[in-house]
Amino acid sequence: MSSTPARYNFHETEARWQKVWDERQTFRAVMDRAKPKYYVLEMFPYPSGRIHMGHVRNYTQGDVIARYKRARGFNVLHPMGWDAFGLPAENAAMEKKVHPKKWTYENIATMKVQLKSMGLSLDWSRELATCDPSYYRHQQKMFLDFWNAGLAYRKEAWVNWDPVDNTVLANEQVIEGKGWRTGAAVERRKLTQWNLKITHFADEMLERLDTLKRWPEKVRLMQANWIGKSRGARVFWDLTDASGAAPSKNGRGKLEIFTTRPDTLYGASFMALSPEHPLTAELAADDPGLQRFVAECRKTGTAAAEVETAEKVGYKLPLLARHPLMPGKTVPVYAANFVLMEYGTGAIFGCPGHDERDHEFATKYGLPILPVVAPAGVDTKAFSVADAPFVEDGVIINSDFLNGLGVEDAKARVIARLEEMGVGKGTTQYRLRDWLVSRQRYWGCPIPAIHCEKCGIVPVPVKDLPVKLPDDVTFDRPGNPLDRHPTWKHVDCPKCGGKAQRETDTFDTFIDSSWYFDRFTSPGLETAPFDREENQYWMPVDQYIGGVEHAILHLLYSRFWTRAMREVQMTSRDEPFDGLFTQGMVCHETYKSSDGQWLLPEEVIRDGGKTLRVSDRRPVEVGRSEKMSKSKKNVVDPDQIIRDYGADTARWFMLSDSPPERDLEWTEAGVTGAWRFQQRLFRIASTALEQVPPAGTPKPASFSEAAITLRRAAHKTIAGLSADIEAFHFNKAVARLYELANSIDSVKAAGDDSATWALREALEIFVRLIGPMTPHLAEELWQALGHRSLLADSPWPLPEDALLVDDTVTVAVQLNGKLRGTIALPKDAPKEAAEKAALAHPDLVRGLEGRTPKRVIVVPNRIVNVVV
RNA sequence: GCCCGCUUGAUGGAACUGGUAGACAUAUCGGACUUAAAAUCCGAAGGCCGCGAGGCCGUGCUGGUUCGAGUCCAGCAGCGGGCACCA
Repeated sequence: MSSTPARYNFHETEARWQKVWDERQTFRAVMDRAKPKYYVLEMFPYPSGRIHMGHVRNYTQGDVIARYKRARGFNVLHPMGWDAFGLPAENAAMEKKVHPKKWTYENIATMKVQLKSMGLSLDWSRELATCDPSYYRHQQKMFLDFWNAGLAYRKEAWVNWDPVDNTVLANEQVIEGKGWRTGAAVERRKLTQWNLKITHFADEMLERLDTLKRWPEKVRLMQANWIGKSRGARVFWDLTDASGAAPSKNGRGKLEIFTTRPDTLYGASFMALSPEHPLTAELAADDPGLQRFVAECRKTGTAAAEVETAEKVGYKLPLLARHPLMPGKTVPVYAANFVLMEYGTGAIFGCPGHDERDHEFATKYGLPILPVVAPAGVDTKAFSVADAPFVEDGVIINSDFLNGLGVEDAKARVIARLEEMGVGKGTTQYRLRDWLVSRQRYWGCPIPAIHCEKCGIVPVPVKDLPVKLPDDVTFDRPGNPLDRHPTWKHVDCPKCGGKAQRETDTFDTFIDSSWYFDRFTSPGLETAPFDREENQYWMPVDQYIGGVEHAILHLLYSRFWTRAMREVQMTSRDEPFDGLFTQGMVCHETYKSSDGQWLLPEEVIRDGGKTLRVSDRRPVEVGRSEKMSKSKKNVVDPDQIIRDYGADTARWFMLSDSPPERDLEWTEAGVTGAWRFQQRLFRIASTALEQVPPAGTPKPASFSEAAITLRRAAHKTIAGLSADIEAFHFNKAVARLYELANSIDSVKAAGDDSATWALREALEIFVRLIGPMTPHLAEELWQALGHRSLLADSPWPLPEDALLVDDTVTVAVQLNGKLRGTIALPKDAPKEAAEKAALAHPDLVRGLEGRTPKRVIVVPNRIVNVVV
């Protein structure tokens, strides 16, 4: 009768094994000092509603590593949680009239079911949500500790303000100068806000980047640029008012500037203050023209396009600055729109000869342009910088004691002189700014502080933690519901007992994600964020995996938080993540109907060479492949894929073809290809199982040629695949498995006992090797092979060294570097033998046309190159 | 503007420290099975020339180093990413 093997029923199989792993708590992690630990972590998701393909890719990669390391004998920690605070929950509250808490927890429930359907080897007993008071109470406590240690402070600063939502926005929430949610032009506002002193660790965080050997070079570079270290000098200039009178009242006497080019001080022709500089503000008090100028500057957005096109404008102040190195010389002082208050001292000296911006400004206001650096070898008298500034290295001119020096030498000399004279000093300046963490938002962790009219700002006593978010809030109006809550913010001052008010701002949600990996080491612990011993055992994270979009924000903040914890003696660790891998995005073609509507992939059908809309059969415009996004509708739902093809297929496809750090193009053809392979594997295994000897059959004394060939293939695959997984070359690992499957499928073992034994061996190896990638199918076949233990609990196979090398090798024969043919030689054949065999190759002889070889190069086991 | 990365068949991509370019997969084409289709199995395939044996060309472009270059060096182009009035 029909011997057609049964089809692999992934629905039933996947559910069954997930249940077994769950019931046996296979992936539960327990501290065990006898075993080496391995902490695998993927960036935890924001519970937006449903998982997307980016999650599937991320968690599949992490799961391969986790399952592989487990099989290699490591005690693996692989936890999952929820980055549960954030704006979308409040938006949902406003739009759908659902409470943020309800919305968030419902999303978590949905997404947890989805993640479970992927068959991930997660320890769910450690699950956490950052919006849970049992989590954020520790965060509040740590904040108080940091505050005590001087790492948290309140500061008045210029911030981005969304006038419609009435909240501060982070820089990354300002797109093209507009609030990302409201589209309203962002204003600059001066507000007193909470900051964390990340700049305290700027230098250390920069230096330690070099030691993060298992981080992508790209990410380290981005962080280095973000921290932005520059060497330079601070220079103090005496100010006089226009009458030339002596330095005046109110600290107007001195102006401190920062420059990276102190070597060009002799080329100074003006000074420029930020419109937000305190001195500007002071002078504006009785100068309506200056007030108008400052207000005008504030209106200009910070978006790149605006900044580029914005003209440089200045407002001349009634001040002169005395050159610190040139007695008697004074230069005019301006307020100028291109000077940033946040960098350096908020004031600069202008050297139009050697700076693009200064040049533009000086040209506009008719200020002198004096060259002080000339290109080497140019006639200095004829050298001019009228049209464009000269910004490269050269020789110093017109600069007294600096003349003739190179730029770097001149910098050192002038700094030494400034320091001698007490009018300046060499300094290091960082681009990095302190982390502004206040948000005028409800769905976040409350900042544990109290404002008292008498005592000022007072920390919430530790015994009163956590400061819980109230549930009874309304979202009928924009703004922060905490601020207008009838009772929540009214409290007694913990110091004087008088009437006081709670801080109604909440923390930036990036704080929540700055230490969750530490919390995973001690879930549920009430008395502290984590148990020291457990934490010391499990941390640091050995392998962290996530999107490159967090290269700066989350990864920088986490490095800071770890150092802040070290500062308050909670740990002795410097770095949280030993290894980092940044995976690429999942992309899909985009589709647009003839009337300009974006279409979902399932609304589109291919018919011959044409792409048509399913509903009306009208042609569809196919756009380039982009990151899957709801707005362009080029999304595929993981649930649907898992339902139609199974989790193993989805996982397999995610790992195939594209290197994991690169973008992956999601295609229907790719998925069906992956699906067909699962079916084929099941068929190959089922057929092979009919002819293999039972488990435990003794190894034959000798092997046939076919058996040896198969054994070699299997054992080489073990070695190669292990290396591929360690190196995150999953696409290559997949290719190797295809090759082994082809070898198994094509072997003729019938009637050859050594070959059937080798077939069982190869099959066992194969099933063990696909375990990390397609765990359900692997577990199913493992049982079919007659095992009673779980594959998930079985060790990784070890290759037999003797089978990793061939005894004959194919050596290429070249004539003048061009391939003429190949010869088969015993491995490690002597050079003379190789040369002799090559020279006898008919194609080479014909190519020689009777010429005598000038030289013969023999690369053992690889190539013989004959040169004439 | 500054910094970084990438560029290999129709397509995704392989190629260890310079040593047989195109593994593996997808799509395509041909064949088998089938009444037919799907599924499956077998086979072909970088380009050009040739009936054929075979030859020539070929890893974005132009040069260089080398017995030998996808790989190293110099210059250029295209694509992508990060930062950006940071003094």
